[in-house]
Amino acid sequence: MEKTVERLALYRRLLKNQLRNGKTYIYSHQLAEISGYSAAIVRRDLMNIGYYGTPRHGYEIKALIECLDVFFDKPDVKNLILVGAGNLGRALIAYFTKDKSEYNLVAAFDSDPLKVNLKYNGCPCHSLEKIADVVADLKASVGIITVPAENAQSVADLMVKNRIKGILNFAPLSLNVPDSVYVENVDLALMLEKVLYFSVHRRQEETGKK
Amino acid sequence: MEKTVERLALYRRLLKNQLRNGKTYIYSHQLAEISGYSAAIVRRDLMNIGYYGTPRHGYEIKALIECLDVFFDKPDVKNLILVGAGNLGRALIAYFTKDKSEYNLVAAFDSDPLKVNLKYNGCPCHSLEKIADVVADLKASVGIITVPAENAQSVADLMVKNRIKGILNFAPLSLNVPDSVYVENVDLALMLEKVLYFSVHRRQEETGKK
DNA sequence: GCCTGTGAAGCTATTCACAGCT
DNA sequence: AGCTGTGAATAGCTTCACAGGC
Repeated sequence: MEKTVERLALYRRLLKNQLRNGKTYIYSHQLAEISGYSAAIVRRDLMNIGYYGTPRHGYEIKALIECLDVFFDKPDVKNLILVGAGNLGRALIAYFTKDKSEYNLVAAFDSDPLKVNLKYNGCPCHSLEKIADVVADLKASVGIITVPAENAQSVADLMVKNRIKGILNFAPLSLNVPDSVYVENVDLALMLEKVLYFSVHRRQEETGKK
Repeated sequence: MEKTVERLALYRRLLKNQLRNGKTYIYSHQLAEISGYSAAIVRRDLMNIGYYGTPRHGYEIKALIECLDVFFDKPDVKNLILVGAGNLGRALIAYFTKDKSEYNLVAAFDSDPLKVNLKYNGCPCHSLEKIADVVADLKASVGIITVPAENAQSVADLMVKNRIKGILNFAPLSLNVPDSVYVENVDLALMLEKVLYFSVHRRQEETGKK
């Protein structure tokens, strides 16, 4: 189901674009085309969330988006915090607050006193000591970690202690958290290594011992 | 094999740390512990690249690193370029050039004339028109795309035309490139959506209709 | 004819579990 | 006793291929 969730989020974004462009119906093979996946998997994904199209017109875009919104708990608002206002952290603040972003990045934190009390793209930066108060006040439930590896585990511990339920972690190490907290790691160096590797060793070449 | 490659890159990094800390041998369950994977998968991954340990001491760290270096074509140097020196692009330049980075980010490109001819962390920023010359001169083979979605496909086309063989794409769309070019997508908004989702719907809860 | 929904098949990835070594 | 290497089992994901509907 994990992969399915990733794709559904993508479908939703693409469908909103289509709607904006005036389309009202879409076939699985069209959604496949723009998403880069196969038509079969598109159909199965939609089947999994219980949305049904018709052979005549395919899927009704508006209704499907609503269905996806429900799947992603649309009426709920989940507030986000970010810890580590370095280069990457500030870039992410910009990314997640830009124009009509639907994300609620409500606060950033950094240990550097020079950054504290500044605002980045309208997002206030606090001292790390304030995390308990701010998280409780703003009812944040998801955190983004962009601190150096050395500090990441202690930041994660702080987040867990303050009832953060999901973490997007950019620090290059594996965090230790209770099972009830979901962690998604984004290890930029590893992704680059992977590209470097596959830029030479194309996927499943027929030559070679296996 | 794809997942295996990702883990191997991680093992290599972790093993280098261990070596720096004076360790010389490591057991599969120890590498599992620090990497966050299972001992069984660590053993199978190492088996896949043909490195063999001994029941007595486990794996010899130094020799294993060398083996991994060969696997990742160590003697070769692959030069990188980055297109799109916005917030995220500049953060990545900083990330991939910092301290003793083993990556060779040799040039950045941007269409904004104000950025052209600047240097970011020592990395020169060129006008996009120069891409053919610079890529040929510096023999870059992998590119990072951090431009807005609207421009990403044309940047990818340019890269392909200039014999780039691997792309790390941060633009939120699926790029159209020939099969011979490897693309890894990093869609930050989707990763965040995933965390938002799983922060509420924990993975395989026993409740629910299925 | 061209679409959807879906059982069944096919692949890939992971874990189990244990023989064999030291 | 405690480790590795690995066949076999399991789980998870994707594609095939086709019945059924308009």
